[in-house]
Amino acid sequence: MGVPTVYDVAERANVSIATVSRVYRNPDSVRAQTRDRVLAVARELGYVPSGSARGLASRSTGVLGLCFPDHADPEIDEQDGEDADLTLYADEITRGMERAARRRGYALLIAASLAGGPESLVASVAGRVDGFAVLARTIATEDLELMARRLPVVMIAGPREIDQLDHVEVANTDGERELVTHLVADHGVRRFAFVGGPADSPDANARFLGYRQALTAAGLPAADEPDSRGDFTQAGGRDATRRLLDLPLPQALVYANDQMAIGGLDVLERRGVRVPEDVAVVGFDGIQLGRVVRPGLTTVTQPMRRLGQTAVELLIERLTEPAREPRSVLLPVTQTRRTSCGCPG
Amino acid sequence: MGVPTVYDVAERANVSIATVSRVYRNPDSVRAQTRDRVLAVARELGYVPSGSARGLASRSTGVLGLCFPDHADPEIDEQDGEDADLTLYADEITRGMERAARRRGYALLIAASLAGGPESLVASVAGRVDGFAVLARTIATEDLELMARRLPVVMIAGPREIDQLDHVEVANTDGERELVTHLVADHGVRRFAFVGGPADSPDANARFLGYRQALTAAGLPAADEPDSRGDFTQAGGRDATRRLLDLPLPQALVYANDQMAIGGLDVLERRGVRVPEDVAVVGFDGIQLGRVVRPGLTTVTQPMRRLGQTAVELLIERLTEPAREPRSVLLPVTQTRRTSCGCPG
DNA sequence: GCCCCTAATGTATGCGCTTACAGACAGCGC
DNA sequence: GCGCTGTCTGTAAGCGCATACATTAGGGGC
Repeated sequence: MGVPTVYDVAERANVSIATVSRVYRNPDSVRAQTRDRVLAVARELGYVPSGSARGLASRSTGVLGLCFPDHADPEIDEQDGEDADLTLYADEITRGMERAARRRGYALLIAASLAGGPESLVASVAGRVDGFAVLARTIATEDLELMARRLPVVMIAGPREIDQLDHVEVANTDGERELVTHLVADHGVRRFAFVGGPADSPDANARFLGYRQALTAAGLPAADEPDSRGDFTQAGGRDATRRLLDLPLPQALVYANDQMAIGGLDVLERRGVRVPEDVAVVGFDGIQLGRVVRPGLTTVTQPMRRLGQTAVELLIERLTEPAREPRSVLLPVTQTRRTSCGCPG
Repeated sequence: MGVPTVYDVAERANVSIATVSRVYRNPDSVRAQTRDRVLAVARELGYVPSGSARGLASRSTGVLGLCFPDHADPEIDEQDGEDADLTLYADEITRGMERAARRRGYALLIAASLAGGPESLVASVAGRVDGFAVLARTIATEDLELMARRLPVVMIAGPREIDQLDHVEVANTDGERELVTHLVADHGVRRFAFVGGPADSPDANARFLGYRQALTAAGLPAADEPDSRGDFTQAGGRDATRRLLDLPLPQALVYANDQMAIGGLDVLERRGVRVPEDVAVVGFDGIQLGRVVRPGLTTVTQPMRRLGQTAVELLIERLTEPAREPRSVLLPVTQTRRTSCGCPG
């Protein structure tokens, strides 16, 4: 005999398969004595209900999904090591979702996609879950719209490309504006440079927008484009910083994320530029490294786990009430002031 | 009409459901013209094959599972922040598994368990996947044995509790022995203190064993118990270090993991104890922080992602060849020498 | 022009479960 | 003693797909 099924358990316990099913689905509807007998047999046989059969019969899987981009080619047995910031970010969102999902009785299916082949990704996830969350720019918008007709989909981060979709993001623009305003108001900074992210990163662009708003509000000139760009990695931050050092030194370097800022700190130290005496440095994200690095990195801390948690809440809301109006949630960020901006320790 | 099924697509494309099924399962067996017609209709309807139905009919889900302990209570909306080392560790394993699984065409289902309720965990995962990996001490051994009769199970880290199970671990003992031998041979250290992990952590104990082996081999006295213990967190490392500072300072502090070592560095700096001049410090794990912290942390780098990757390989091997002898894989670790042990930058 | 073989598609069954509905049985009021 | 109620259990009908087997169409050899 292969894997035991309800039939095996039922036969052995002298009940019908319906009773076995009820023992798992609705224990109170079965007499205690019967229930115990069934459970004893199940245990003896090593019976576990088949998720597929359950899903098919009940039309719900009890699983939520998460799709995010993963630029690392899984063909390469890369050694553990330095990664783009996105990795950490995705891990935190995953953790937030997992915990929230578990609390609601759901499991979490994760699927990263290569830049190239999103086609199969959608299918492989969408067919297996009751709803899923997608990190911005993982799946083509039109595919998302298609899927959203079929099951709940929530978009995490990025702009709300599709109005009909539920959506969570953090207050990138507000956070950056407030941070830059702090530099202007409290440290008297007037000459800035901004190190942006990839041109197509909505997060990076939203932060740059906040930067410009702060400058404009302070009556300072604000460039239309970042003064330099990086790819969100420390290496990218180093390169971007070297390029900037060929120009006159501004009073503050504003990086679109922490990893690049940390790469920048490294270059500045090597070049003998003192932070924050010669130039203030700020990042964005609030990663752990920023706390440990010297000088401590002033940044905007975004609630990554809460992003995942909120995504689960939105999914479950929609599962409960499919016709509900799509919601877009904006999560607040917090300012984390350390020494790199000129604040005391 | 609700969610579209094969029947809807078949009718609309004027084919039988078998043909629709074949378009997805085995595209080459369908004439190109027919296939395109089916795919066009599927796209138009937003059809995605039901994972449950597929799983039921084909008796396999295309999903692998990962269970790990998560001591954080998901009821608490904790803010993102400092966490036990285990969090990072589990994230890395998850990522390694995800990539390896994706490459093989599998998705990854993750399920963390509370310390308390593992009963439902097993069922909720085991019923939904083709095989799964478990971090040591997540699930009671007897439950594991039960599950292993039903589907492939591989145990990650920890001792190999059950001989019949496939198993992956890193060379904790060897790595620690080599690290400590380096301190003895190359830095002339003779007086040590060891900061252990939780008494029931197999990893921490294996490392302590390596430490003792190195001392014994060098003809030095080796205590039966760690000189202090922590809970693998930075805070735990700080506390353990403060306790040790009440005693005569040894020449080297060996921490059971990096997080505690980093906490220790912090305390030592505050107390004015110079590293490595007054005392050498070494950790274990090879986390990113150790590279950034000052002085750079000498440690043993363990291949966390490869742990997950190997788990997938073992699962798939067993899926392919169910009768294969159980295997236990020991992954090598590498020495990472930075300044905290006395080595040059 | 007939037969056979292959490629393409259709038919029909079952995967293991959930659940609406039906049946059995005990306890109750009258 | 009758019917009525409520509790517990059984019967049976799918859920959406994969796949063995049957069927059909077309092509080549003779």
